[in-house]
Amino acid sequence: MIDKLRRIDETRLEVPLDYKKGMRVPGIIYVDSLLEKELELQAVDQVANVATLPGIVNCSTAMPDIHNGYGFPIGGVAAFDLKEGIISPGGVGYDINCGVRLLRSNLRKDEVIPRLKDLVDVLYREVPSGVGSKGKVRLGPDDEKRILIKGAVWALENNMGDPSDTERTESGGHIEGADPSLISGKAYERGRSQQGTLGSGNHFLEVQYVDEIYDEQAANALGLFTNQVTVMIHTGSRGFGHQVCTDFLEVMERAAAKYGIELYDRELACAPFHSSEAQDYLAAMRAAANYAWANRQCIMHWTREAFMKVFSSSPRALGMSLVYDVAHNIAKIEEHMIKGERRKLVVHRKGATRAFPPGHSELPVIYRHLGQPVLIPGDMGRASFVLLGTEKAMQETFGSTCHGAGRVLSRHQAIKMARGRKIWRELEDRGIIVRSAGRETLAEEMSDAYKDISAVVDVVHKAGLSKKVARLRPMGVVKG
DNA sequence: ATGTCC
Repeated sequence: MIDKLRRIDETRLEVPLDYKKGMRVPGIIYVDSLLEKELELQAVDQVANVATLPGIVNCSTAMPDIHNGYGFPIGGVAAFDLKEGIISPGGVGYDINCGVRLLRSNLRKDEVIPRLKDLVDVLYREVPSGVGSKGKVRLGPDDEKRILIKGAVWALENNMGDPSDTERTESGGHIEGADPSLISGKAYERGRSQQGTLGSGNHFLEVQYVDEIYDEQAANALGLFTNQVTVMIHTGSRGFGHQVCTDFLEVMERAAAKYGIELYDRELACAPFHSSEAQDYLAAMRAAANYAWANRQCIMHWTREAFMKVFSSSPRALGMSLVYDVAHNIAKIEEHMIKGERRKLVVHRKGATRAFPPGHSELPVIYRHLGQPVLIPGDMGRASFVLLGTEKAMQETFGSTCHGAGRVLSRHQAIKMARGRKIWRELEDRGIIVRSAGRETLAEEMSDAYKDISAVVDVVHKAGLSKKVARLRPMGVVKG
């Protein structure tokens, strides 16, 4: 029960070893007393369940945007030893490499407001969205395989961006070790028509403006200034990644039994890191991650084209360069210091953002002195945030921080609460123009359905897991 | 999140 939790300090709650039988390490949930009230019992239970898995290192961690997920909580971070540990699709999630990218511009808010409706219309037309939406990219079988290996670099080779984009993308926009031969026919089929599509649910493309800066020097280094217009793109690997996850959950359920791993919840299906099943999943997951990076790159390209049309100017003159692109649903092999010893671990981040500190060799040279840019999308009515990674995150959370607001209402509850309201109208009254493909998406995604993003970000800032740089406010939203 | 049940 929740009263078995122990408060460590203002921002941390411990799930003690005796919370549940079988826990190998404790759990740590980053919440203050306010967000603690919104903790779901089931999500806390999931933190404890993850702590029972073989080879887990330090503790089972969750961020302040924690909520129920498949097996592992969303907002969870779990790192496993490569010898004794496991790898689990539930620790990554169905939307492999769901992530966020942020584009800057030279435009000011007051220059865009008179053209905002037009801009949102053009963006809605240029970027396919909605459940099962089909892209305008026509792929042959070989193209799709190239995407799985090259990720965003494939898009550059097809004249949709330049090397400064992939330089500013986590993992350079393509992760090594993807194996297209491990992808099912079903996944290929679903992926063929969906490259370059936004999807639905909480995925979005948003025109925003910078309304508050917390760290002038850092904002300047990232190319951000007050009242500047930015664009945030939040999407993932669409039906392709979903199918990869589905395919491998089946493989992993059999593998867990085969290798004698006791599962406290069958949704924790996993396999020992060095098993062929785990290695195959990793190679397939990487292919899906690359699919997602290509997806965000295509969408960003069309975003630049849309701005070019509406403002009759070149993207270069508009200053539309990529600030950064983060993955928040992925497993990566990384080196971390554990009790004074440098160790290679497989870090699962499921609804958690990497937040590497200044000086880390995996950061692009232009940002190495700053720390990794962290992009946190909020709901469509409130705000989004830019932060930077820290040394404290490296020490406490395997270089990780939160990923978003986190739901407080289920989709069903949200639809019920929105009955009789016009969500688009409520947003328009607040100066936010919204266009959506799905009939019920706006209800599911209204502000009331989410935790307060500012409260979530304040916890990770106060805990030192990342530091606030800027707050972005929505102006125009394209929803799936 | 997801051709929201083959």
